[in-house]
Amino acid sequence: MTKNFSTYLKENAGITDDVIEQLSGKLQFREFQKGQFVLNEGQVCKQFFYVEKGLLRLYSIDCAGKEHIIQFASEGWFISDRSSVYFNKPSAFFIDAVEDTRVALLDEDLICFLGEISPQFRKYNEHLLQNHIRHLQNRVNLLISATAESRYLDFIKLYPNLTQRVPQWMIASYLGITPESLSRVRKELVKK
Amino acid sequence: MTKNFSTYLKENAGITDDVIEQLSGKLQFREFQKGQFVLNEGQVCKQFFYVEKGLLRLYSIDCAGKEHIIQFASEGWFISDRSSVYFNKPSAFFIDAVEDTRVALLDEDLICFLGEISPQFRKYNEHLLQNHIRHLQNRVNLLISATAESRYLDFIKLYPNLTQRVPQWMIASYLGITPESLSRVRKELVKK
DNA sequence: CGCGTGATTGAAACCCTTCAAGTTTAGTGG
DNA sequence: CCACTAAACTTGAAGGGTTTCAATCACGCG
Repeated sequence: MTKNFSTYLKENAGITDDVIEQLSGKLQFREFQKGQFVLNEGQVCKQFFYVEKGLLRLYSIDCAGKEHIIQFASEGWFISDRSSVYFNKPSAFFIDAVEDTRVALLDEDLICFLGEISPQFRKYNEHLLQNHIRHLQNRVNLLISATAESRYLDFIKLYPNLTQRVPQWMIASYLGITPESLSRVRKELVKK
Repeated sequence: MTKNFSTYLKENAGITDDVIEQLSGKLQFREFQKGQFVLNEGQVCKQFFYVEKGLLRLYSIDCAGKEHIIQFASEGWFISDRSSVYFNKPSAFFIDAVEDTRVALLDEDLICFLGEISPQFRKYNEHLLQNHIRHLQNRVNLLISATAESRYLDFIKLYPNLTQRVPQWMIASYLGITPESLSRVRKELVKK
């Protein structure tokens, strides 16, 4: 349930020990309690957050006051509002803690620095970007082509662990339906 | 209605003349007639396509045989299945020509080459990636939070020129609704 | 002119939402 | 350990928005 950032970089991005060494002094960590805000709408997002332990969510709130979840991030995942960071614009989204969470903070300076001293990191960063696009494009495709039921089946297949940890109404919010609808979708599924 | 690739690179990406010079020999062009396929499902996509003239679309076909449009690209836009290119995997999508179209072809070798000889190009490529993510994330947000009507209003605001050139049933497909529904949405809008 | 494609309209069916009520669950304090 | 409370989940009924299917209309092109 805990994934240390340094070992994550070693195992997944092939980052060498001497780079980890140089990183260790510059890396900052923070803890967020359940419900605490990590990013507020209107704020310019300055960092990426690597989740070592816990669970964060990125979401918007519409004019009727309803939340719509764009992304979850549990252990071993990054979360941020990329557009806000890259274009230095106020974010239209919120990030808060679904559980008590510990994150590693990565600001642009640090990412640039790592990119300069480590080609592996540069490559891995590119990999994360491409993966992000693949994921978003697939999600758009499902939202315009698939029923609520098949989107839900896709979700529990992709994120079996999240299905256990995230309250059902948040999954509904991620799928773009109401909690009541998801409850009925699930009821239909157990029938089969 | 025509945007030459070289002048585009100069004006938008700040690419210098000597880079354009080196590029000119390696650049390839192709023309597609209206309805002709640029990429077929199951095929590994090897290139990016810069549209100099005309209009392309990226779309999926579901199990019921219905098309769902992920992206349009008219003059001055790039289109491709990034995931297929980057991960070297068969594409789940189609690309075809909505109008007679002329494109510049960019394969990975060429992009690498340009990145090596031009920091401006590298920067611009990064810019395109980040923009792609911003756009997709915004689209996901609209699909899970907004009504068909407001998604349509967003579309005609973002792409006023496409609204004229693209048949209405394709806009419906992009919005994730049926042509009949879009017709009724538009009927309601003129009332107001 | 006749044909095919795209757009519109109507009626019925369907899915999803809304609102309201009731049930279950988890957490807290006595 | 039980009682209480709040939050989450379920269920029902009514309503709204979308889809489906079919028919009609409008337009451009051979």
